[in-house]
Amino acid sequence: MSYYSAHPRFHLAVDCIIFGFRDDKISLLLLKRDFEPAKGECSLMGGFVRENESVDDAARRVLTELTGLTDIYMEQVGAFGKVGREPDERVVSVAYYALINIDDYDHELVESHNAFWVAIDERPDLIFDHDEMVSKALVKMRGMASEYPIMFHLLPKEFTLSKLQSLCEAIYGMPLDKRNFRKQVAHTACIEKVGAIDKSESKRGAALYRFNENVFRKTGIFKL
Amino acid sequence: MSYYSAHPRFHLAVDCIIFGFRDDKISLLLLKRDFEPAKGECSLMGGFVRENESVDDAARRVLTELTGLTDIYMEQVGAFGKVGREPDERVVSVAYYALINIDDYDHELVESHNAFWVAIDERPDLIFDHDEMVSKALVKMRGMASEYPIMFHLLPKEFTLSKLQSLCEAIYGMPLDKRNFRKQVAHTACIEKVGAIDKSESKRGAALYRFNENVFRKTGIFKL
DNA sequence: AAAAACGAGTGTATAATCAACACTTGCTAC
DNA sequence: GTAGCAAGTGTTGATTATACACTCGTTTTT
Repeated sequence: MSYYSAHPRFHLAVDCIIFGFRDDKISLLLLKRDFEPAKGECSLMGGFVRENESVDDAARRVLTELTGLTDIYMEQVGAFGKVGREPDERVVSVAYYALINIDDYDHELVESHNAFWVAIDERPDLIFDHDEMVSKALVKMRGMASEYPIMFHLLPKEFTLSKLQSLCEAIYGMPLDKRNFRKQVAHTACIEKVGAIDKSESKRGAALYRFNENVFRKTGIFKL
Repeated sequence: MSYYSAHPRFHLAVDCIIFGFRDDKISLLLLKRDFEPAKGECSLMGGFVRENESVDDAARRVLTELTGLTDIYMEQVGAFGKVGREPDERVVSVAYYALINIDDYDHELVESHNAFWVAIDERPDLIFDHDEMVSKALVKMRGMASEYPIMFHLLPKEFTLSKLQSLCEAIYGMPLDKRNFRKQVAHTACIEKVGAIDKSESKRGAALYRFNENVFRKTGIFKL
Protein backbone atom coordinates (compact mmCIF):
# COMPACT_ATOMS: atom_id res chain seq x y z
CA MET A 1 0.00 0.00 0.00
CA SER A 2 2.73 2.44 -0.93
CA TYR A 3 0.23 5.16 -1.78
CA TYR A 4 -0.61 5.41 1.87
CA SER A 5 2.68 4.49 3.52
CA ALA A 6 4.44 7.45 1.92
CA HIS A 7 2.48 9.74 4.23
CA PRO A 8 3.07 10.51 7.89
CA ARG A 9 0.88 9.26 10.71
CA PHE A 10 -0.33 11.21 13.71
CA HIS A 11 -1.51 10.64 17.22
CA LEU A 12 -5.22 11.22 17.35
CA ALA A 13 -7.05 12.21 20.50
CA VAL A 14 -10.55 13.22 21.51
CA ASP A 15 -11.49 15.79 24.13
CA CYS A 16 -14.89 16.15 25.73
CA ILE A 17 -16.57 19.37 26.73
CA ILE A 18 -19.12 18.05 29.21
CA PHE A 19 -21.93 20.47 29.91
CA GLY A 20 -24.34 20.24 32.80
CA PHE A 21 -26.91 22.57 34.37
CA ARG A 22 -26.17 23.32 38.02
CA ASP A 23 -27.46 26.11 40.28
CA ASP A 24 -29.14 27.73 37.28
CA LYS A 25 -25.82 27.95 35.44
CA ILE A 26 -24.30 26.08 32.54
CA SER A 27 -21.40 24.17 34.04
CA LEU A 28 -18.43 22.22 32.85
CA LEU A 29 -16.88 19.01 34.09
CA LEU A 30 -13.10 19.47 34.26
CA LEU A 31 -10.12 17.44 35.40
CA LYS A 32 -7.57 18.57 37.92
CA ARG A 33 -4.80 16.52 36.35
CA ASP A 34 -2.97 14.18 38.70
CA PHE A 35 -0.96 12.80 35.78
CA GLU A 36 1.47 14.01 33.12
CA PRO A 37 1.64 15.95 30.92
CA ALA A 38 0.64 19.22 32.59
CA LYS A 39 0.12 17.56 35.96
CA GLY A 40 -1.60 19.87 38.44
CA GLU A 41 -3.32 21.95 35.79
CA CYS A 42 -6.93 21.86 34.64
CA SER A 43 -8.05 20.26 31.41
CA LEU A 44 -10.91 18.64 29.58
CA MET A 45 -11.38 14.90 29.78
CA GLY A 46 -9.68 13.30 26.82
CA GLY A 47 -8.09 10.17 25.47
CA PHE A 48 -6.44 8.65 22.45
CA VAL A 49 -8.33 7.11 19.59
CA ARG A 50 -7.74 3.37 19.30
CA GLU A 51 -6.92 1.32 16.20
CA ASN A 52 -10.30 -0.20 15.65
CA GLU A 53 -12.53 2.48 16.96
CA SER A 54 -14.17 5.36 15.13
CA VAL A 55 -13.39 8.84 16.36
CA ASP A 56 -17.02 9.23 17.49
CA ASP A 57 -16.77 5.98 19.42
CA ALA A 58 -13.59 7.16 21.10
CA ALA A 59 -15.41 10.26 22.31
CA ARG A 60 -18.27 8.16 23.66
CA ARG A 61 -15.83 5.80 25.38
CA VAL A 62 -13.94 8.65 27.02
CA LEU A 63 -17.19 10.18 28.24
CA THR A 64 -18.25 6.85 29.71
CA GLU A 65 -14.86 6.37 31.36
CA LEU A 66 -15.38 9.58 33.29
CA THR A 67 -19.11 9.61 34.00
CA GLY A 68 -20.33 6.03 33.66
CA LEU A 69 -23.00 7.32 31.29
CA THR A 70 -23.88 5.80 27.93
CA ASP A 71 -26.22 6.92 25.15
CA ILE A 72 -25.41 10.54 25.74
CA TYR A 73 -26.11 13.36 23.31
CA MET A 74 -22.80 14.46 21.80
CA GLU A 75 -21.84 16.68 18.90
CA GLN A 76 -18.49 17.10 17.27
CA VAL A 77 -17.03 20.57 17.74
CA GLY A 78 -14.19 20.11 15.30
CA ALA A 79 -10.61 19.00 14.80
CA PHE A 80 -7.80 20.93 16.44
CA GLY A 81 -4.62 20.44 14.49
CA LYS A 82 -2.07 23.19 15.07
CA VAL A 83 1.49 21.91 15.02
CA GLY A 84 2.52 22.89 18.55
CA ARG A 85 -0.78 22.50 20.35
CA GLU A 86 0.65 19.94 22.74
CA PRO A 87 4.16 20.81 23.82
CA ASP A 88 5.92 17.42 23.74
CA GLU A 89 4.52 15.60 20.71
CA ARG A 90 2.25 16.31 17.85
CA VAL A 91 -1.31 15.26 18.61
CA VAL A 92 -4.36 16.18 16.58
CA SER A 93 -7.46 16.26 18.72
CA VAL A 94 -11.13 16.13 17.83
CA ALA A 95 -13.34 17.91 20.35
CA TYR A 96 -16.89 16.89 21.21
CA TYR A 97 -19.40 18.46 23.51
CA ALA A 98 -21.80 16.37 25.57
CA LEU A 99 -24.97 17.42 27.36
CA ILE A 100 -25.72 15.46 30.49
CA ASN A 101 -28.30 15.59 33.23
CA ILE A 102 -26.22 16.48 36.23
CA ASP A 103 -28.26 14.20 38.54
CA ASP A 104 -27.26 11.10 36.61
CA TYR A 105 -23.53 10.59 36.52
CA ASP A 106 -21.42 8.18 38.58
CA HIS A 107 -20.00 10.31 41.39
CA GLU A 108 -17.36 7.78 42.45
CA LEU A 109 -15.94 7.53 38.96
CA VAL A 110 -15.83 11.29 38.63
CA GLU A 111 -14.07 11.69 41.97
CA SER A 112 -11.58 8.95 41.13
CA HIS A 113 -10.61 10.99 38.07
CA ASN A 114 -10.16 14.09 40.15
CA ALA A 115 -12.88 15.82 38.17
CA PHE A 116 -15.08 18.67 39.32
CA TRP A 117 -17.86 20.96 38.09
CA VAL A 118 -17.42 24.69 37.48
CA ALA A 119 -19.89 27.28 36.26
CA ILE A 120 -19.03 28.15 32.70
CA ASP A 121 -18.17 31.76 33.45
CA GLU A 122 -16.00 30.88 36.41
CA ARG A 123 -13.88 28.28 34.66
CA PRO A 124 -10.14 28.37 35.26
CA ASP A 125 -7.59 28.57 32.46
CA LEU A 126 -7.15 25.22 30.79
CA ILE A 127 -4.11 23.53 29.26
CA PHE A 128 -3.12 23.55 25.60
CA ASP A 129 -5.94 24.84 23.38
CA HIS A 130 -8.72 23.56 25.62
CA ASP A 131 -9.98 27.09 26.26
CA GLU A 132 -10.53 27.51 22.56
CA MET A 133 -12.30 24.16 22.43
CA VAL A 134 -14.66 25.24 25.19
CA SER A 135 -15.41 28.57 23.50
CA LYS A 136 -16.18 26.89 20.21
CA ALA A 137 -18.27 24.24 21.93
CA LEU A 138 -20.32 26.92 23.66
CA VAL A 139 -20.97 28.76 20.42
CA LYS A 140 -21.95 25.56 18.68
CA MET A 141 -24.13 24.35 21.54
CA ARG A 142 -25.96 27.68 21.74
CA GLY A 143 -26.51 27.66 18.00
CA MET A 144 -27.91 24.15 18.09
CA ALA A 145 -30.08 24.92 21.12
CA SER A 146 -31.76 27.79 19.31
CA GLU A 147 -32.82 25.48 16.49
CA TYR A 148 -33.26 22.04 18.00
CA PRO A 149 -34.61 20.76 21.31
CA ILE A 150 -31.27 19.64 22.68
CA MET A 151 -31.56 21.55 25.95
CA PHE A 152 -33.72 18.83 27.47
CA HIS A 153 -30.63 16.63 27.72
CA LEU A 154 -29.50 18.98 30.47
CA LEU A 155 -32.66 18.48 32.52
CA PRO A 156 -34.29 15.55 34.26
CA LYS A 157 -37.13 13.94 32.28
CA GLU A 158 -39.67 15.96 34.23
CA PHE A 159 -39.07 19.58 35.03
CA THR A 160 -40.88 22.74 36.05
CA LEU A 161 -41.31 25.68 33.71
CA SER A 162 -39.22 27.80 36.05
CA LYS A 163 -36.31 25.41 35.64
CA LEU A 164 -36.75 25.35 31.88
CA GLN A 165 -36.85 29.13 31.79
CA SER A 166 -33.72 29.50 33.87
CA LEU A 167 -32.02 26.99 31.57
CA CYS A 168 -32.96 29.04 28.52
CA GLU A 169 -31.71 32.16 30.27
CA ALA A 170 -28.41 30.41 30.99
CA ILE A 171 -28.02 29.19 27.42
CA TYR A 172 -28.92 32.46 25.73
CA GLY A 173 -27.24 34.55 28.40
CA MET A 174 -30.14 36.94 28.89
CA PRO A 175 -33.17 37.26 31.16
CA LEU A 176 -36.52 36.21 29.69
CA ASP A 177 -39.98 37.48 30.48
CA LYS A 178 -41.92 34.90 32.45
CA ARG A 179 -45.29 35.46 30.81
CA ASN A 180 -43.92 35.55 27.28
CA PHE A 181 -41.88 32.46 27.99
CA ARG A 182 -44.85 30.50 29.25
CA LYS A 183 -46.95 31.68 26.33
CA GLN A 184 -44.40 30.19 23.95
CA VAL A 185 -44.24 26.93 25.88
CA ALA A 186 -48.03 26.71 25.68
CA HIS A 187 -47.77 26.92 21.88
CA THR A 188 -45.10 24.22 21.73
CA ALA A 189 -46.87 20.91 21.34
CA CYS A 190 -43.81 18.81 22.18
CA ILE A 191 -43.67 20.19 25.74
CA GLU A 192 -46.49 18.62 27.68
CA LYS A 193 -47.75 18.78 31.24
CA VAL A 194 -47.31 15.50 33.04
CA GLY A 195 -49.89 16.12 35.81
CA ALA A 196 -47.61 15.62 38.79
CA ILE A 197 -46.51 18.49 40.99
CA ASP A 198 -43.02 19.31 42.18
CA LYS A 199 -42.91 20.67 45.70
CA SER A 200 -39.16 20.69 46.20
CA GLU A 201 -38.52 24.18 44.91
CA SER A 202 -41.51 26.11 46.15
CA LYS A 203 -44.11 26.00 48.87
CA ARG A 204 -47.01 26.18 46.51
CA GLY A 205 -45.68 23.50 44.16
CA ALA A 206 -45.16 23.73 40.43
CA ALA A 207 -46.56 21.65 37.58
CA LEU A 208 -44.13 19.24 35.98
CA TYR A 209 -43.65 19.09 32.22
CA ARG A 210 -41.77 16.81 29.88
CA PHE A 211 -40.43 16.94 26.35
CA ASN A 212 -42.18 14.56 23.94
CA GLU A 213 -39.71 13.44 21.28
CA ASN A 214 -42.38 11.84 19.10
CA VAL A 215 -44.51 14.94 18.95
CA PHE A 216 -41.41 16.91 18.01
CA ARG A 217 -40.55 14.49 15.22
CA LYS A 218 -44.06 14.80 13.80
CA THR A 219 -44.38 18.57 14.00
CA GLY A 220 -40.71 19.54 13.68
CA ILE A 221 -41.62 22.64 15.64
CA PHE A 222 -39.45 23.86 18.48
CA LYS A 223 -38.48 27.40 19.34
CA LEU A 224 -37.75 28.68 22.84
CA MET B 1 7.99 9.88 25.45
CA SER B 2 6.40 6.56 26.31
CA TYR B 3 3.14 8.24 27.30
CA TYR B 4 2.59 9.04 23.67
CA SER B 5 4.30 6.15 21.93
CA ALA B 6 1.95 3.63 23.51
CA HIS B 7 -0.82 4.97 21.30
CA PRO B 8 -1.49 4.26 17.65
CA ARG B 9 -0.94 6.75 14.85
CA PHE B 10 -3.22 7.45 11.93
CA HIS B 11 -3.07 8.80 8.43
CA LEU B 12 -4.62 12.23 8.41
CA ALA B 13 -6.13 13.80 5.31
CA VAL B 14 -8.05 16.92 4.41
CA ASP B 15 -10.84 17.19 1.85
CA CYS B 16 -12.12 20.42 0.35
CA ILE B 17 -15.70 21.19 -0.54
CA ILE B 18 -15.16 24.04 -2.97
CA PHE B 19 -18.26 26.14 -3.55
CA GLY B 20 -18.75 28.57 -6.38
CA PHE B 21 -21.71 30.48 -7.83
CA ARG B 22 -22.33 29.66 -11.48
CA ASP B 23 -25.42 30.20 -13.65
CA ASP B 24 -27.35 31.32 -10.58
CA LYS B 25 -26.63 28.03 -8.84
CA ILE B 26 -24.35 26.99 -6.01
CA SER B 27 -21.78 24.73 -7.62
CA LEU B 28 -19.10 22.37 -6.55
CA LEU B 29 -15.60 21.75 -7.90
CA LEU B 30 -15.06 17.98 -8.15
CA LEU B 31 -12.34 15.67 -9.41
CA LYS B 32 -12.82 12.96 -11.97
CA ARG B 33 -10.08 10.80 -10.51
CA ASP B 34 -7.39 9.70 -12.95
CA PHE B 35 -5.47 8.07 -10.11
CA GLU B 36 -5.95 5.35 -7.51
CA PRO B 37 -7.70 4.62 -5.27
CA ALA B 38 -11.16 4.76 -6.85
CA LYS B 39 -9.77 5.78 -10.25
CA GLY B 40 -12.51 6.86 -12.64
CA GLU B 41 -14.91 7.93 -9.91
CA CYS B 42 -15.73 11.40 -8.66
CA SER B 43 -14.41 12.84 -5.43
CA LEU B 44 -13.56 15.97 -3.56
CA MET B 45 -10.08 17.44 -3.81
CA GLY B 46 -8.03 16.16 -0.91
CA GLY B 47 -4.57 15.45 0.33
CA PHE B 48 -2.59 14.18 3.28
CA VAL B 49 -1.52 16.36 6.18
CA ARG B 50 2.24 16.79 6.39
CA GLU B 51 4.48 16.47 9.42
CA ASN B 52 5.09 20.13 10.01
CA GLU B 53 1.89 21.60 8.82
CA SER B 54 -1.28 22.38 10.74
CA VAL B 55 -4.46 20.72 9.55
CA ASP B 56 -5.82 24.14 8.52
CA ASP B 57 -2.66 24.80 6.52
CA ALA B 58 -3.00 21.45 4.80
CA ALA B 59 -6.50 22.40 3.68
CA ARG B 60 -5.27 25.75 2.36
CA ARG B 61 -2.40 24.06 0.55
CA VAL B 62 -4.68 21.52 -1.09
CA LEU B 63 -7.05 24.27 -2.21
CA THR B 64 -4.16 26.20 -3.70
CA GLU B 65 -2.82 23.11 -5.45
CA LEU B 66 -6.11 22.78 -7.30
CA THR B 67 -7.14 26.38 -7.92
CA GLY B 68 -4.01 28.50 -7.62
CA LEU B 69 -5.90 30.68 -5.15
CA THR B 70 -4.57 31.86 -1.79
CA ASP B 71 -6.22 33.77 1.07
CA ILE B 72 -9.51 32.03 0.52
CA TYR B 73 -12.35 31.92 3.03
CA MET B 74 -12.50 28.40 4.45
CA GLU B 75 -14.31 26.83 7.37
CA GLN B 76 -13.79 23.46 8.90
CA VAL B 77 -16.76 21.15 8.47
CA GLY B 78 -15.52 18.48 10.83
CA ALA B 79 -13.49 15.33 11.22
CA PHE B 80 -14.64 12.12 9.54
CA GLY B 81 -13.28 9.16 11.43
CA LYS B 82 -15.27 5.98 10.81
CA VAL B 83 -13.11 2.88 10.75
CA GLY B 84 -13.85 1.69 7.22
CA ARG B 85 -14.41 5.02 5.50
CA GLU B 86 -11.59 4.36 3.04
CA PRO B 87 -11.53 0.77 1.87
CA ASP B 88 -7.80 -0.02 1.87
CA GLU B 89 -6.35 1.74 4.89
CA ARG B 90 -7.56 3.69 7.82
CA VAL B 91 -7.51 7.42 7.12
CA VAL B 92 -9.15 10.08 9.24
CA SER B 93 -10.11 13.09 7.17
CA VAL B 94 -10.92 16.63 8.15
CA ALA B 95 -13.28 18.35 5.72
CA TYR B 96 -13.26 22.05 4.94
CA TYR B 97 -15.49 24.10 2.74
CA ALA B 98 -14.16 27.00 0.70
CA LEU B 99 -16.06 29.82 -0.97
CA ILE B 100 -14.43 31.13 -4.13
CA ASN B 101 -15.32 33.63 -6.78
CA ILE B 102 -15.69 31.47 -9.82
CA ASP B 103 -14.10 34.08 -12.11
CA ASP B 104 -10.81 33.92 -10.27
CA TYR B 105 -9.32 30.45 -10.29
CA ASP B 106 -6.50 29.09 -12.46
CA HIS B 107 -8.23 27.22 -15.28
CA GLU B 108 -5.14 25.35 -16.44
CA LEU B 109 -4.42 23.99 -12.99
CA VAL B 110 -8.01 22.87 -12.61
CA GLU B 111 -8.01 21.15 -15.98
CA SER B 112 -4.70 19.46 -15.26
CA HIS B 113 -6.32 17.92 -12.17
CA ASN B 114 -9.25 16.70 -14.23
CA ALA B 115 -11.58 18.81 -12.14
CA PHE B 116 -14.94 20.22 -13.18
CA TRP B 117 -17.85 22.26 -11.84
CA VAL B 118 -21.31 20.83 -11.16
CA ALA B 119 -24.43 22.48 -9.83
CA ILE B 120 -24.96 21.36 -6.27
CA ASP B 121 -28.23 19.58 -6.98
CA GLU B 122 -26.86 17.80 -10.03
CA ARG B 123 -23.76 16.41 -8.38
CA PRO B 124 -22.87 12.79 -9.07
CA ASP B 125 -22.32 10.21 -6.34
CA LEU B 126 -18.94 10.64 -4.75
CA ILE B 127 -16.49 8.12 -3.32
CA PHE B 128 -16.15 7.09 0.32
CA ASP B 129 -18.08 9.42 2.62
CA HIS B 130 -17.63 12.48 0.44
CA ASP B 131 -21.39 12.78 -0.12
CA GLU B 132 -21.84 13.12 3.62
CA MET B 133 -19.09 15.72 3.72
CA VAL B 134 -20.82 17.76 1.05
CA SER B 135 -24.19 17.56 2.82
CA LYS B 136 -22.69 18.69 6.10
CA ALA B 137 -20.72 21.43 4.39
CA LEU B 138 -23.89 22.72 2.77
CA VAL B 139 -25.77 22.81 6.05
CA LYS B 140 -22.88 24.57 7.76
CA MET B 141 -22.37 27.03 4.94
CA ARG B 142 -26.07 27.91 4.86
CA GLY B 143 -26.10 28.37 8.60
CA MET B 144 -23.08 30.65 8.49
CA ALA B 145 -24.48 32.60 5.55
CA SER B 146 -27.64 33.41 7.46
CA GLU B 147 -25.63 34.99 10.26
CA TYR B 148 -22.47 36.35 8.71
CA PRO B 149 -21.67 38.07 5.42
CA ILE B 150 -19.74 35.18 3.93
CA MET B 151 -21.74 35.03 0.70
CA PHE B 152 -19.73 37.87 -0.80
CA HIS B 153 -16.80 35.49 -1.18
CA LEU B 154 -18.84 33.83 -3.92
CA LEU B 155 -19.24 37.06 -5.89
CA PRO B 156 -16.89 39.45 -7.63
CA LYS B 157 -16.06 42.55 -5.58
CA GLU B 158 -18.73 44.51 -7.43
CA PHE B 159 -22.09 42.99 -8.17
CA THR B 160 -25.63 43.93 -9.07
CA LEU B 161 -28.52 43.50 -6.67
CA SER B 162 -30.08 40.99 -9.04
CA LYS B 163 -26.99 38.79 -8.75
CA LEU B 164 -26.94 39.15 -4.99
CA GLN B 165 -30.60 38.24 -4.82
CA SER B 166 -30.18 35.17 -6.98
CA LEU B 167 -27.25 34.14 -4.79
CA CYS B 168 -29.40 34.43 -1.67
CA GLU B 169 -32.11 32.44 -3.39
CA ALA B 170 -29.58 29.74 -4.26
CA ILE B 171 -28.21 29.61 -0.72
CA TYR B 172 -31.55 29.55 1.06
CA GLY B 173 -33.18 27.44 -1.62
CA MET B 174 -36.27 29.61 -1.99
CA PRO B 175 -37.43 32.50 -4.14
CA LEU B 176 -37.29 35.94 -2.58
CA ASP B 177 -39.46 38.96 -3.21
CA LYS B 178 -37.53 41.56 -5.16
CA ARG B 179 -38.93 44.62 -3.41
CA ASN B 180 -38.55 43.18 0.07
CA PHE B 181 -35.05 42.09 -0.77
CA ARG B 182 -33.98 45.50 -2.00
CA LYS B 183 -35.59 47.15 1.01
CA GLN B 184 -33.41 45.02 3.27
CA VAL B 185 -30.29 45.78 1.28
CA ALA B 186 -31.08 49.48 1.57
CA HIS B 187 -31.10 49.11 5.37
CA THR B 188 -27.79 47.25 5.38
CA ALA B 189 -25.06 49.83 5.77
CA CYS B 190 -22.26 47.46 4.80
CA ILE B 191 -23.64 47.03 1.27
CA GLU B 192 -22.94 50.23 -0.61
CA LYS B 193 -23.53 51.47 -4.12
CA VAL B 194 -20.30 51.98 -6.02
CA GLY B 195 -21.64 54.36 -8.66
CA ALA B 196 -20.65 52.38 -11.73
CA ILE B 197 -23.18 50.60 -13.90
CA ASP B 198 -23.07 47.04 -15.19
CA LYS B 199 -24.46 46.69 -18.69
CA SER B 200 -23.50 43.07 -19.32
CA GLU B 201 -26.66 41.51 -17.98
CA SER B 202 -29.32 43.91 -19.07
CA LYS B 203 -29.95 46.53 -21.72
CA ARG B 204 -30.85 49.20 -19.26
CA GLY B 205 -27.86 48.55 -16.99
CA ALA B 206 -27.87 47.89 -13.27
CA ALA B 207 -26.15 49.71 -10.44
CA LEU B 208 -23.11 47.97 -8.97
CA TYR B 209 -22.74 47.46 -5.24
CA ARG B 210 -19.98 46.21 -3.00
CA PHE B 211 -19.66 44.81 0.49
CA ASN B 212 -17.78 47.06 2.89
CA GLU B 213 -15.96 44.93 5.45
CA ASN B 214 -15.07 47.88 7.67
CA VAL B 215 -18.63 49.09 7.97
CA PHE B 216 -19.66 45.56 8.85
CA ARG B 217 -17.00 45.31 11.55
CA LYS B 218 -18.21 48.57 13.08
CA THR B 219 -21.93 47.86 12.97
CA GLY B 220 -21.88 44.07 13.21
CA ILE B 221 -25.18 44.17 11.34
CA PHE B 222 -25.86 41.82 8.45
CA LYS B 223 -29.04 39.98 7.64
CA LEU B 224 -30.18 39.00 4.14
C1' DA C 1 -54.64 31.84 64.07
C1' DA C 2 -53.07 35.78 61.57
C1' DA C 3 -49.61 37.54 58.75
C1' DA C 4 -45.52 37.33 56.12
C1' DA C 5 -42.77 35.04 52.74
C1' DC C 6 -42.17 32.79 48.49
C1' DG C 7 -42.35 31.03 43.98
C1' DA C 8 -46.41 29.75 40.60
C1' DG C 9 -49.34 31.27 37.53
C1' DT C 10 -52.03 34.41 34.38
C1' DG C 11 -53.67 38.72 29.64
C1' DT C 12 -53.52 42.73 27.27
C1' DA C 13 -51.91 46.50 24.50
C1' DT C 14 -48.29 48.43 21.61
C1' DA C 15 -44.47 48.21 18.60
C1' DA C 16 -41.79 45.97 15.23
C1' DT C 17 -41.19 42.92 11.64
C1' DC C 18 -42.60 40.19 7.79
C1' DA C 19 -45.15 39.07 3.57
C1' DA C 20 -47.79 39.96 -0.38
C1' DC C 21 -48.41 42.45 -4.35
C1' DA C 22 -47.92 45.36 -10.01
C1' DC C 23 -46.48 48.85 -12.53
C1' DT C 24 -42.97 52.26 -14.65
C1' DT C 25 -38.16 53.22 -16.29
C1' DG C 26 -34.26 53.21 -19.47
C1' DC C 27 -31.97 51.17 -22.91
C1' DT C 28 -31.32 48.09 -27.07
C1' DA C 29 -32.36 45.62 -31.09
C1' DC C 30 -35.20 44.95 -34.71
C1' DG D 1 -40.91 53.65 -33.32
C1' DT D 2 -42.04 49.78 -31.05
C1' DA D 3 -41.21 45.48 -28.84
C1' DG D 4 -38.44 43.31 -25.50
C1' DC D 5 -35.95 43.01 -21.32
C1' DA D 6 -34.18 43.41 -16.80
C1' DA D 7 -34.00 47.43 -13.30
C1' DG D 8 -36.17 49.81 -10.10
C1' DT D 9 -39.79 51.43 -6.76
C1' DG D 10 -44.21 51.79 -1.71
C1' DT D 11 -48.09 50.49 0.63
C1' DT D 12 -51.03 47.62 3.28
C1' DG D 13 -52.39 43.89 6.27
C1' DA D 14 -50.87 40.04 9.06
C1' DT D 15 -47.93 38.16 12.25
C1' DT D 16 -44.77 38.21 15.84
C1' DA D 17 -42.21 40.25 19.66
C1' DT D 18 -42.10 43.01 23.71
C1' DA D 19 -43.35 45.30 27.91
C1' DC D 20 -45.64 45.07 32.02
C1' DA D 21 -48.22 43.81 37.62
C1' DC D 22 -51.05 41.41 40.23
C1' DT D 23 -53.38 37.11 42.51
C1' DC D 24 -52.92 32.21 44.08
C1' DG D 25 -51.66 28.44 47.19
C1' DT D 26 -48.77 26.77 50.52
C1' DT D 27 -45.51 27.10 54.35
C1' DT D 28 -43.23 29.40 58.05
C1' DT D 29 -43.13 32.65 61.59
C1' DT D 30 -44.87 35.11 65.34
